Amino acid sequence: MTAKSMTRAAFFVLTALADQPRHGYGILRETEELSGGEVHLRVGTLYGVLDRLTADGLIVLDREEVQQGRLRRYYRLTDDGVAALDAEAERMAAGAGAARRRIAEGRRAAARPAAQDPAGLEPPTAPGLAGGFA
Amino acid sequence: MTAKSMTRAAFFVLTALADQPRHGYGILRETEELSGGEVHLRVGTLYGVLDRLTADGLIVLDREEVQQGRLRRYYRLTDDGVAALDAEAERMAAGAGAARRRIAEGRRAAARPAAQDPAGLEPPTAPGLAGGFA
DNA sequence: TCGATATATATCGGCGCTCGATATATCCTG
DNA sequence: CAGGATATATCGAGCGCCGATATATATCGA
Repeated sequence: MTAKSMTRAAFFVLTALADQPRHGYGILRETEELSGGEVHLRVGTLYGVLDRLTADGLIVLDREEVQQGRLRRYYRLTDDGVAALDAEAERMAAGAGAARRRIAEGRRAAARPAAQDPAGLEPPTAPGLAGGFA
Repeated sequence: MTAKSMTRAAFFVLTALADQPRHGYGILRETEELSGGEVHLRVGTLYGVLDRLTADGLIVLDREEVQQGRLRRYYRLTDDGVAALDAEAERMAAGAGAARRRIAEGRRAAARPAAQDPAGLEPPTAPGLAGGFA
């Protein structure tokens, strides 16, 4: 829809991998912790995402370790992955900004109908000016 | 996944309606224009989203007009819709910020001369500082 | 005047993605 | 020794988005 924007799950996985390589289960925990429990990636979602991101060249298998009898498969971002995540972050920030500006616009419009706004209730909140989503 | 976050299409529709009531086709054009052509909501997506948002109480039918023989069905945000959009904007801004901070962290780590710290499993967990996604 | 394009609504099948359940295996704690 | 955390992986169900399709009017250029 947005030309080429990733799914939310993919975004969270890339974000979890942005600072250092991690293995699947580690991505799950990191995402949860990082978001204060807000975001909870499901196991059933993770591995499909990992495969897709690998196929798309946004992540690569970094190494495999065996810790205490358990296999750990570490992934890391590729340069394309970093670029994709960065681009997505920009789209999100732009979208959030656009939404907020328009909400403020709507509030101003709703306050307008009556004569003049009684000072003190709704601060002008500054003009939206430029910038759509992008 | 994120407790309760809306789909992208829903977000764009709510954003298009945030400043004033619009009709379906108007939402399509507004979204496209507002984003500089980046976002292109599809007709096949729109009406389903409109129905879902109405069912969820985030938008309501504002009025119906007949302009030059063509029916126009205008929708507007409810208070819940404004709140939901605002909350989503905050999640997006927070997510974008988190992603960017982590990318910067990864760059710093990569630039650091390999002092190699095999350490083991739990990376210092370090500062993290403020803010995850929320 | 005819065809293409824009406006404006709506539906439907296909498909991709997420979820929940399920499976397997090891280690730690009570 | 049972239960939970760690760690991987798969699969069916269901939902949401896309593209195609349908219907109807107005406008503009050939």
